[in-house]
Amino acid sequence: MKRISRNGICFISSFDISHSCSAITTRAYSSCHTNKSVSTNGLKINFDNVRCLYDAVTLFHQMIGTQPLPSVLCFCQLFKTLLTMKHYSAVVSLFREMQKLGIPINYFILSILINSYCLMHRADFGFSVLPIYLKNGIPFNVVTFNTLIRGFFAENKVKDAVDLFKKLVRENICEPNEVMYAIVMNGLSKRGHTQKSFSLLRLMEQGNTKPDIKNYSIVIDALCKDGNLHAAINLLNEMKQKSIHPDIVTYSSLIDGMCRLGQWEKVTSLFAEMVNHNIYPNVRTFNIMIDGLCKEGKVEDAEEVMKHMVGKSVEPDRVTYNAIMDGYCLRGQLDRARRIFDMMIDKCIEPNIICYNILINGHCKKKKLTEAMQFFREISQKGLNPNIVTYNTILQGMFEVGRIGGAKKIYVEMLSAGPIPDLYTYRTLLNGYFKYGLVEEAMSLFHKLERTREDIDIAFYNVVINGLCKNGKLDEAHAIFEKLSSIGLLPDLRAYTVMINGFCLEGLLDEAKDMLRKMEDNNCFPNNVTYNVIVQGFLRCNKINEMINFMKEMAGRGFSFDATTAGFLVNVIRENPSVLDMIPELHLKNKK
DNA sequence: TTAGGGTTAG
Repeated sequence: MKRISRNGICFISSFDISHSCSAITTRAYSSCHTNKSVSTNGLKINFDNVRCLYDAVTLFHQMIGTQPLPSVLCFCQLFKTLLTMKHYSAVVSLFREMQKLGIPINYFILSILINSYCLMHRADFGFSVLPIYLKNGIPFNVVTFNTLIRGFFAENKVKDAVDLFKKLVRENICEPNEVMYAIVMNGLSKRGHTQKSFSLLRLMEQGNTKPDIKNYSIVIDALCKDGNLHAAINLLNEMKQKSIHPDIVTYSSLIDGMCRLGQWEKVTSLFAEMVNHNIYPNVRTFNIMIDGLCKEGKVEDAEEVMKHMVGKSVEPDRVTYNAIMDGYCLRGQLDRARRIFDMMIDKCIEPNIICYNILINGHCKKKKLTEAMQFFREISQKGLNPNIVTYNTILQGMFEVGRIGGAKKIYVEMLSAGPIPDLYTYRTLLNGYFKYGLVEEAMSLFHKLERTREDIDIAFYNVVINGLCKNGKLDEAHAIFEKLSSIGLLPDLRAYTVMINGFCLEGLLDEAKDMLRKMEDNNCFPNNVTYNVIVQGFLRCNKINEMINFMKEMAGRGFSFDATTAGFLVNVIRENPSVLDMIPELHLKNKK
């Protein structure tokens, strides 16, 4: 959070952006824009011929060498071309050259400059473009701020994004349009703040800028992702009443929500409704269904859907094949997955990094590290780069089979040449170190990260607390647990469960029970895992009566023993068969 | 001309 403040908020508050935003008047465009080609002072420019960075830079130099200079619109077209080609740093350097030479610029070029910085994940640099507007007397445009807000979200600087939005509204710097609302709502929704996004929609309904189909669809999608299908359908009906008709995207979000809940009948009826309104599913709609089926293990059904879409002249794409491959991997059918892989290549669809990650993960889960590593090496041979997910998957796989040395080697390789480690990486490393008793290594990494990273979340601390508990360092674990609230993190269900398990492992059952009550007092309610952890604690200490009492409490809350607890119970019964008589329900089952 | 919604991997 500290870093966010440095780059964003302080900057926002220290810089006066009250230079108000004005509407851009439409003007006649020169041939430079409309035909993508222009002839100026003997220099014939055709932007369609600009195919690579070299072409663009060469053209730029030709342009600045022409007297008089080509119009600013030609420079706009060139910058747009660079942006489309994703040459963001080139946009920055050519802009600097223009500034040095005193070539006139306009709002469009500045927008592209800001967007380039944002797409390079440097929204702070994008922000520092604002004074250039002032210096050149160019009024701010709503697009300027929309781009910046989106940039902050892209870097997960939610507070900066929202603060900027609020400042614009509060100080009347810029009247937010539907797009601005959509950017803020989407940014919030994608980061778990569905309710805030929903509130903004309600705010729009009461204000001047009425929500459009995109604003509604964003909230509907967020509700569906949260599993709140009921609220999503209510909102769908609301928008229909306002004559805002759902489109393919709205329907696809709803279908996704239904698939996630396994409500296949509803999927079928919504599908029919869509087609009834002459809205036909596209490849993304089919992919959503295919993915939903695969995640439920219904890969054969997914393949049927794929055949169906082909019959409807909708061609499966890379996402389709990847989803089906993952479906087979999840079921451990690696051969099938590799078939699908070959089929994809036969169809001239080049595998991407996600495809390799799916295969690597599938093989790692089956402990087939040799094959996983073959795919890993194939990535670079295919001219692709392993990403953070690739490395994390391999790391996890290495630790899973106990190849600590291999895991460390991969980590070093990643640090020297690969992507920047994320919290997943560190969680995997710490889990691995703790699993193999390398407590000192784990703690030294933990302390280093605590000092250097500002994005450490509760899940990260849970790994450390769990690791310490499992390695007999209950006091250290408990100290960290107690420290959580002082660093602004609330213990979640997992944190409590991990701590309860720590107490149980040491036979401190009273402390475990106290913690259980404490979590409920804090409105964090135990789940099946929490109860099973406690029952295992009782069984470990042969506290059968207490275990039976707890069992009743569990049953009352609709929870039951998991496989691990059942295993424990069988062992206890083996050693002391009389226990069986104390558990009538179980006795009946075991009579078989 | 620049900014907004739905699909695949840890």
